[in-house]
Amino acid sequence: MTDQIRPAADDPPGGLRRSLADTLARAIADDIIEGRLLPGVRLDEHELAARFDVSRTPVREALGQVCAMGLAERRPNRGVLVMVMSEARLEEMFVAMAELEAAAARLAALHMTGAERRGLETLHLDSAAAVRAGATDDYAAFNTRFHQAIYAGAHNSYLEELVGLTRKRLAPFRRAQFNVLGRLASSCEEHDRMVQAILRGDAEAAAAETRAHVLTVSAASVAYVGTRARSTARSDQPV
Amino acid sequence: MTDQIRPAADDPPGGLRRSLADTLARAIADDIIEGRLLPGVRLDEHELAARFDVSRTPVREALGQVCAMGLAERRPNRGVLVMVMSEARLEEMFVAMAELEAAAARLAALHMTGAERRGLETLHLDSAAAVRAGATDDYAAFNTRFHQAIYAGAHNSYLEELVGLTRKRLAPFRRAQFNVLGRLASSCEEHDRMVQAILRGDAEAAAAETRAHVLTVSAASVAYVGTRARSTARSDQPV
DNA sequence: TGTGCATAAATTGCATGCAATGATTAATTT
DNA sequence: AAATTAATCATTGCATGCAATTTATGCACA
Repeated sequence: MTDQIRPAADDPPGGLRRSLADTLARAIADDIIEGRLLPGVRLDEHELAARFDVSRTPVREALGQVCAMGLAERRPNRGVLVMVMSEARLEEMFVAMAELEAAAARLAALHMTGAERRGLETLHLDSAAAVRAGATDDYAAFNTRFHQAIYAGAHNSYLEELVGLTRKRLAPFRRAQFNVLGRLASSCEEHDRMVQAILRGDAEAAAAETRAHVLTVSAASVAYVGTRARSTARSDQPV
Repeated sequence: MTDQIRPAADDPPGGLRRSLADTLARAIADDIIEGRLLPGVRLDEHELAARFDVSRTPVREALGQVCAMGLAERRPNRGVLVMVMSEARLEEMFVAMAELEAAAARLAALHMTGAERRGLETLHLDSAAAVRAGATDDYAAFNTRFHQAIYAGAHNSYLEELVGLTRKRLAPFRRAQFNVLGRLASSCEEHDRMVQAILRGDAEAAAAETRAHVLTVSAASVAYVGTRARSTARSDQPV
């Protein structure tokens, strides 16, 4: 079972040669983010090396990168495990996430260009229309674009990186945000208040509305993880 | 010139065996943070391996960690260079830093315990007394403890990590903050307004005062770097 | 039957070596 | 003389192998 990982086919076009270790790191990170590797699972060097048909050296380097991303951790002599987080830690990260997004909204309210403001407004209006039309499947994509528009409007790539990093780290624990019926409409209303505040340049209101919105979304995710934590707890035992 | 790096002497007591690569990473990171390795300098694998009398493998791993910390970067086939940042990038990071510290102050105003509030107050009073007494040398330490007290009061270790990470990344570019005469007294007054806001539980005021304070400090640092950038600019040329 | 020790198996971490890619320099041609 | 090409050199990246620490298992003894 050797998953083709060698970037020989699709490598030349990009111009930048992706290191084998980098490719591995991305693959493993995606597996964790997408939920194919559950928290607590051991990432065995030999197994991964055999699975991708490479030596242990690039695998080690890739695991180092994944750990640096905060998606896994090296236990002294127990190998590297997909990051397991306590409920308290999750709570902290969600609060920090809310503060980061609030800061982005604050800066966006202050620094967005006219074009960016118009873009954000139309994007929000479109998503609201989609919600009213019942196109719930599209809302996840709209939601992502909405928040990214705010990051871009903040004109602060470093803050954007911090938010992105935190989102990645939280991704394994935030599936099924919009499953709860009614959350979708509420989310749209919260977006509306955010947009209004940003458009009128009210930085503090934008921050407050955004913080409240993200914390609300987070609350649902934490509860969801709480119910699932027990079922995946077994993964720690045998693996 | 082989700097003793092998953690044989001071390793056993801690109980946790520090990996050779980890030790190297810390040493290199400290050299960058403390300014012994200037931005733009190349970190040669062979040279470091010879310097610390180890093979290239742990050096590579250490360099990977340093890059993951954002203190250096791997250029495709030009090796790893100590991070060089544009003035625009620095500006962004300082703004983000101000937002992070403001968020910490916000949370501190909301969640600090009585003991923590008293501790912050006495710490600030002591530093103010030191300033009035002319003990300017002690102020840097007081300043560090002051900000750390706020981080602790926020009760959010993840946010604290983000702030710490950002501080480390900015460290190579923020020497000599208190050289400007008069900044010391101003800083103390700004701290005073922060403390007052936190103590009375005014989250928004605490955030605003902290943001203003950090931005003021940052402005001085950016200006300083601006003057120094030209002298080190030569390192960018041959790259 | 339970505990303690010893041995064996496995896993991690470091060293060495080789191959391939990119950069630099020199040489040749126009 | 300048530009282009070729060749050498340096550096990175991956593979293999070994040593050391750790953990698990089995056996002996109390």
